[in-house]
Amino acid sequence: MKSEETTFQTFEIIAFFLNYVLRLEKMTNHTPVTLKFLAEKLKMSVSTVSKALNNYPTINTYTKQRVQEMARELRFTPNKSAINLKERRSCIIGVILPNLLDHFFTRSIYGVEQFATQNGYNVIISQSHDELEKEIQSANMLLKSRVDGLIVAISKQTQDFAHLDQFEQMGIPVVYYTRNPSFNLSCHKVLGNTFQGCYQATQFLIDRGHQKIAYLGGPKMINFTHDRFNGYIHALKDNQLPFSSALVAYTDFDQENTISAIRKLFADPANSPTALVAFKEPILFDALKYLKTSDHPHFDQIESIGFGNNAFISYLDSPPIASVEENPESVGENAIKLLLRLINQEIDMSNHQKVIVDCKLVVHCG
Amino acid sequence: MKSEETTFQTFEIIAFFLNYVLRLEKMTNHTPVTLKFLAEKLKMSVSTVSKALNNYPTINTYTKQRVQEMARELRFTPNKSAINLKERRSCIIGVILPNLLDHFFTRSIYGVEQFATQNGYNVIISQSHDELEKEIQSANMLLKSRVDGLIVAISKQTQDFAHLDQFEQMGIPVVYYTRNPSFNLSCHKVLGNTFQGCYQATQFLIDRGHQKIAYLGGPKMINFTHDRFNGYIHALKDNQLPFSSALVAYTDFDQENTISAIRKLFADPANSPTALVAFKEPILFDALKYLKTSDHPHFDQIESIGFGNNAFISYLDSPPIASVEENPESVGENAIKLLLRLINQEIDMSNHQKVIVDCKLVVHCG
DNA sequence: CAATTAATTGCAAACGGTTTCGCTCTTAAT
DNA sequence: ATTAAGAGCGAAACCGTTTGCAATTAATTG
Repeated sequence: MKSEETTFQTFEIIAFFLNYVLRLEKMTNHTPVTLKFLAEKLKMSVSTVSKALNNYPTINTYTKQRVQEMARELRFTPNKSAINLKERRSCIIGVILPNLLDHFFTRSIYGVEQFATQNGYNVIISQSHDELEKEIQSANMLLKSRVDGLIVAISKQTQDFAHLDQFEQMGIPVVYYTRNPSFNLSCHKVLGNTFQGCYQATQFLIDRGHQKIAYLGGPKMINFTHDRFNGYIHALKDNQLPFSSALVAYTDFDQENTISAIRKLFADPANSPTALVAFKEPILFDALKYLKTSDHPHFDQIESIGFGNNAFISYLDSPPIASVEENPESVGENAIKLLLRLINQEIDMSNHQKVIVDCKLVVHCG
Repeated sequence: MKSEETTFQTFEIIAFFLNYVLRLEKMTNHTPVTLKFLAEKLKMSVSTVSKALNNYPTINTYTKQRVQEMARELRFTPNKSAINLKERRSCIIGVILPNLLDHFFTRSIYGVEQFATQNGYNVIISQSHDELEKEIQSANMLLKSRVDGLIVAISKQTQDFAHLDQFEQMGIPVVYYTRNPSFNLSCHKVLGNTFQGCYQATQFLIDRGHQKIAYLGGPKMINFTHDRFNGYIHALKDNQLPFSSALVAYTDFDQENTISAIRKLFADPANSPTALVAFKEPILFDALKYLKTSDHPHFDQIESIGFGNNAFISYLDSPPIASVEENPESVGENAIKLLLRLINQEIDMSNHQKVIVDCKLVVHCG
């Protein structure tokens, strides 16, 4: 009886000290917890420990238990760099986009992030601020980081693609989204159906009785500026409405340029538009603000629609009558899904894909 | 004479073929360009190639030239995983924040990104969407990626910090910014001077003759809600204005709650506030919108100030009279700078630092 | 009891770099 | 002529993990 007790006590004391040592080792974390470290503790080989943690069938169940317990105890975390080196990949997806202050891109990131992390990838976002120089820097940085794939919305300055072509030359798939190389330069792309969005917006205004609908376009460098214009044109045509170049003007994201575009559109008081379709909501807001202050005679009768469906609209006193919702989350989601299939070689890189995401008209007024 | 020409031609032909072979090798990129590959091409040892590329003084200038030229030719890019493994680091900074749709955080990223990339670090951003569960997931993901440092703005649900303490236990420095563990829980932090910001806002309204100034606070879970309240209180006190609990209400980011908070503040028509200081602009916008639709008798005389200085303010018809600019870029910049110093062991991790970034009152009305 | 088979475990190479150390070969100094 | 110094290069270890194969032991079979 007594000896049993003693044995038990001894056991407890040993357990206590073992725990103590373990805790000390946790605290003085100068020796990182590696497989080798675990192996020495357990008096096993590194390979056994590795296999036990990865649940190899050839490893004894009891051994697995011991190893896994110790790993948990010492908070073992496998070194990603080592695994990446071995597996010849980085588990990183690079994203280059113009600006996170633009809610379209911020929302698109949501879709990207979700599916990336679900599949064990990390996402590095890099903003070009619509400058080619920064875009090149970002691209080079991501190339050095050896991303497994790239998702990119090009800057409005980008015309040469050498910095992005590098990736494909190294076998790294690239998916362009939203903003992409114009014309028929072949690449993988995911686009909003900006034609359909603009067509619907114009149709909506026509249905409300408008005859003179102006189109305020964005930077001509951005490819889909023209698609939107085409949507506008086709809607007019399908409704037998005349097209007038006086009703079309272009601007960029600069307020000054928007104002002069609006001045042009409303230059002829006898023939001024009663409705407006705008490339992007911030531009539309600048336009409406200017129109209001410039005391346009029928300002309150002008109905407008922009792309974006910004949450801020509900705070405006004279809000656009509707918005074109571009479903950025869905665009991002489609981009990452396509990229993952390219990475996994489910699709050949040279077999260029094109995915179109429809827009939806959201009506604001009651 | 003739022999010289022949030699020259021969040389050209060789050069041409060499180029051809090199291009072929570039195209069929099945063998990745590694140091070993370069070494074999150049008939040198791997170590010489490595040293030549890293400009070691012990390597002959001519050798360096040859190596660097070949490296450029074959587009050699050192494998980051291999370097990271050797250097025992990842060159990745993790950032956990509630939401990129909040311009404060988006702008703060700008400061972080800039200094991180300048110092050779990549940034992985992870959104918690103000949910503890997601924050824990993000933290674990970043821990697995073995980030070299962490910058975090906690979710409004976070009260337990085990998932973040892990990092420091593994020797990875953590800097809390903006939102941080309340009370005197010791950690590295970079904060906006939210007390001063709120004090100035209140003082500004007092200077404009307001006597009954309401304070619309944010979620009580967010630590600096109280700092702002104190700024408000102190401004009142310093101007010998009475404090009334009827003039204080709290909400979160939910519109419904904001409306009921506003109802409470303006419940007594005889004693309703003439000015309003709000925790954050989106909340203020909700409040103003409700006040306007609820036909408050002196709506147009109510002057208000919120935190944020949102760019959209210029589009509002009845904008706040001023904004508290929180300088998010500067907050982000200070956070990454502190983190880098911790990573470089210029500051001991146990020597907890606190950095305060002042706010600035921006007046909107003419 | 020897021989075969099955169950575990360990060895060692590989991933792609960096870096220490030592070796060879000049060249200058003694 | 001998030695010392120094320039230039290469061998090898190392970072942490995975994995094919060999080695060991135990169990089963003829």
